[in-house]
Amino acid sequence: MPPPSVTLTPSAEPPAGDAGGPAFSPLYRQIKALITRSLQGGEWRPGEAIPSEMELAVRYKVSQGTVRKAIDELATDNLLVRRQGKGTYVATHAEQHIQYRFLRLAPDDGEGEVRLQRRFIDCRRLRASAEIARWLEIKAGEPAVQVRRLLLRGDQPIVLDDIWLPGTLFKGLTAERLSDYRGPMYGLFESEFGVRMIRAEERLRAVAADAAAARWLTVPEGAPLLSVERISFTYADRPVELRRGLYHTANHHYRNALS
Amino acid sequence: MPPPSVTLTPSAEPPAGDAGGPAFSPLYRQIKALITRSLQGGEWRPGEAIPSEMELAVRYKVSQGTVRKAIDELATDNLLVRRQGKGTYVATHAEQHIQYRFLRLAPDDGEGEVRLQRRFIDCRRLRASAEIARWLEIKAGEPAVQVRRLLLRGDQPIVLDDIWLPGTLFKGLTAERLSDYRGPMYGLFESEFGVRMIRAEERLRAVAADAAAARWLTVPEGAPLLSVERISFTYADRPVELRRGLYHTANHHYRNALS
DNA sequence: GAGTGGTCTAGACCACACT
DNA sequence: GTGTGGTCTAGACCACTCC
Repeated sequence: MPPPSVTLTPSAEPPAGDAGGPAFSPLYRQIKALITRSLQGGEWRPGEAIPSEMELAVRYKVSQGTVRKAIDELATDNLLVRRQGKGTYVATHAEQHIQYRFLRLAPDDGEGEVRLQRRFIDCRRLRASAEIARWLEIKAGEPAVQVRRLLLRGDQPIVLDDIWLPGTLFKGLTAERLSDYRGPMYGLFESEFGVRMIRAEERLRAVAADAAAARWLTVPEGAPLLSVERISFTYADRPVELRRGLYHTANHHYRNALS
Repeated sequence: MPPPSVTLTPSAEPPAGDAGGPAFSPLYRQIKALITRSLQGGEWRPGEAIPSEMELAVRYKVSQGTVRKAIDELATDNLLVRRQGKGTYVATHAEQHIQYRFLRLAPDDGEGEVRLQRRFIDCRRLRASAEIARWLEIKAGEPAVQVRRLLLRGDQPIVLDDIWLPGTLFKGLTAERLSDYRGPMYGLFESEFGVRMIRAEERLRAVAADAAAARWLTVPEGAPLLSVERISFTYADRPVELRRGLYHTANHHYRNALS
């Protein structure tokens, strides 16, 4: 048979004095990279179906099995969603019945479910401090957006979030658009600003409530709160959100699975 | 070709009035279950190699590809470890250069690394309270073992752990054996008691230090501490450990990846 | 060189969704 | 029925480890 058009090549030229990184990348990883590039470039939009495995196999001149393995990994990474009998779809934060994919909060009773109300406190444009800029990998002094909001269960405030975003990516973001949007905030980011959150890293610690946090969360000053710092990434591991949440964990907890 | 000896059958007889669980399980999942059963039964011990894919294919009378997919999932579940050119090995908590596979603590500076000393405070046998028994799925009043220990970085205490184990599984467990063992505690459980920890669930919250915790962790009473409740499971989702850790998070944090 | 896991292919058939 | 993803097979070759 004819050789595939995508030949097995070193994935990247290792710099001289390289410590021994992977020298080759298998075909299916190169296909994966090509599909990822199309996702990043917007060739297929969130919620849409991508071409069938057979079509992609023809397009990339490889076998269906190789495309399959590439898609397998992308599905594992939560970039694609497979639906048997229908097709493979671009994952989306909207339309997803799981309201908050990244929120690990759960009530102490009940199973996993939380129904939370949002209340936006503030949305302002400012210049990134040195620390914010470092996390977002922008320059200090560049424009940024800060959002402050509460999550409530009934009328009990549970989470106070402070969110920082690069101003250049979120130009038209206002408190009104945040309030008006139905669905998770990451769905808004995706559909209105073309920024798709892929993965995130969180750092948790226990802190004492300061005066402002105590007021918003209606707890005594000094009460223990769970601090959750999150940095979210879009394609190519580019950081696009810094978030600091203070969780009131008297009747809720942060759940995590280890394996 | 001859039909495979493991035929495609309903994975389990759905009870009458079943809500529509999966009716079939593919061949590779049945192979996976067979391999898991051998692991559980001790046919291959932690750290040992299992038979090659070809040998297993012959044994189960399926193709190598089907065995391969079963092993793929078991490797993803961290039950097996593949080593190219050598073989497939039973995962183990001992001999693993990652000292604490389940400990998500990291120093605020530096990258991921923590080098912690252990100090065992107490190891006593008692009868399970109703709550402990509920988590361990044993009967209240049945024998249990409680271990209390500190984790220190240098001479700074960071974590105070209280651990409860079913007494029937951990008969000869003493403070001496805990102190003498080199390597992670789960390695001891595995080699000395034949109990392999497969996965765990954690619940995190912020709490105020009580008098005892404050003393052990050398923090003021009422200081915020990160409470980490863990329930660990062995094969067949059987709970075999309940653990409550109090983390002093002034200079450390609990890290978590979301995707 | 022999043995192991890793990749790639090609083709057959099954399960599922839509029409 | 048609088209999609899901499973299974068989065989070839590659990359790595150890002898």
